Formats: sequence, structure tokens, C-alpha cells
Amino acid sequence: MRAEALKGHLDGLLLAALEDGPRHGYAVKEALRDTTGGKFDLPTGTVYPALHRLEQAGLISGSWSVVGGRRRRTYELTDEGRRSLAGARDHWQEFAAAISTALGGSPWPATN
Amino acid sequence: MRAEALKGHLDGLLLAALEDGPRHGYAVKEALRDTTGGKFDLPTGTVYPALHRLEQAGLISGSWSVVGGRRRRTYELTDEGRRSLAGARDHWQEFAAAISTALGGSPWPATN
DNA sequence: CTCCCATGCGTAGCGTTACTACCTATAGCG
DNA sequence: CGCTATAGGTAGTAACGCTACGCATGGGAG
Repeated sequence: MRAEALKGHLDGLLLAALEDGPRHGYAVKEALRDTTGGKFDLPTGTVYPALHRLEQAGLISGSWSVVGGRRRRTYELTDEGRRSLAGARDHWQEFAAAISTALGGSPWPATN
Repeated sequence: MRAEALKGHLDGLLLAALEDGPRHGYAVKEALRDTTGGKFDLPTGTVYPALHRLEQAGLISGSWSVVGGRRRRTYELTDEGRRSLAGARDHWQEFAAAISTALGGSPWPATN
């Protein structure tokens, strides 16, 4: 799965990965890979800058810790991040419905 | 609807708009606006360059005509364009399913 | 008759954003 | 001792839709 198509949707996915609870960057990457069945196995060079963006935007907040001699930056959703995630879900559904309609063919075949 | 999220999906939509039959650029733009209920009312500066890209890629072929003193470039799908459209549909479904899963919440609320 | 608007095509430059490629560091295993 | 997985990071690139323009014609408003 080419991740280029993600443009504009990655942020929502990262927020969703943090909804279950705080995670550090590497774990976010793995969670995303697992929940998508390996379809979105993003390079770290995509994930880390994106997390930095989200933090700067105030959607997540990070804190350093050290586990097993390795420093970790653990992120968790802020209230604004939670709101943004809800918005991203709404936006996605609207977007997906519009694309599916315009693209034609069977509208919602999903993974049946 | 912010069309920025279209990144990587616009081409498929344009191809789909040409599936019913040949259309000129402006008509493609209108068709897209109508089939999406006004959600994707793309500026011409988005549509024309995209059509040029598709033509260069050999997915559509264009020909000039003059209607009412105005020149028109009418495009139609090539065989390769038709194949690409089918691929775009497959790709979209896979992509949408993956995003929906990762984004969580209600998986396929669609427009029920 | 003139001006504006819808139609119709087009380009130049910009900004966002994911990508590739690379760097640092530790722990554990062969 | 080197390789791999884990864990974090940066620099530079490229794609692509966007904004903001420009050109032209025909028809309707004034």
C-alpha cells in the first residue's frame, strides 16, 4: 500500500493509535502497522516528524522517559487532540462517501 | 470539503467522470461537482493540470473541437485509462477499508 | 452599446506533507 | 565483534492540489 495516498489522513490515524492510551513513537508505528494488517507500515522518517507536528499543534503531548537504557518519548492525546480525532472521523466518513459515490462501481463493498 | 485530502485520489475521480463518455475539461469539473453533491467543486487550476497529467500518462486522449466559437478539448478514456480506473477502484476500496479500520469508531457507517 | 458574467482553457509559483536516506544509541544474540 | 531490533532524530526531495492570475467568446443586463 503506497502511503503517499495518506496525504491529509495520517494525522487522524496517529491520533486514533493514541486513543487507547499513551504510546511512544515506535509503538504508534507498530500499532498502525498491526491495525491495518500490515498495509500501512510507515517508515520512522514519516512517523516521527508527523508526531512532532501533532505535538506542536497541541493535539498530543509528549514526555521523555528512560526504559532499559533507551530514552522514549511517550505521547498522549490532549483534549484538543480528542476533539480533532472526532473531527477527523467525521471528515473521513464524509470524504469516503463522496469518493465512493464519484468513483462509482459498487459503493460500499468493504471487506465482505 | 477540503480537496487537499484528495492527494492521490483525484486521478481516479477524473477517470470515473470520463467513463460515461467523452467530456471536455469544464464538463468533467461540473460532473465531479454534481456527483459529489457539491463536495468536490474543484478549481479549474486543479482540474486542467490533472487532465494534462492523465493525458501525458496515456490514460486519456484529448482532441480539440470548436463549439460556439469556443475551443474545447474533449477527453476520452483510453484502454489503459479504463484499466487504471479499475485499479483505482480496487486500490480505493483497500485503502478505505484500511483507514476505516485504523481510524476505529463505527467501521462502515456510510450514508445509510 | 457597453460591461459583466458564465463558459472554457491555460500557466506560474506556493505550501503542505510523506518520502528516501542517513545519523545516533542501547540491548541482546550469534 | 558485528548484526539486528528497538528507539529517536534530521536533511533534503518530490508530488500534487492550491491560489492567483491571464486569455478568449457569447449572451444577457444595464
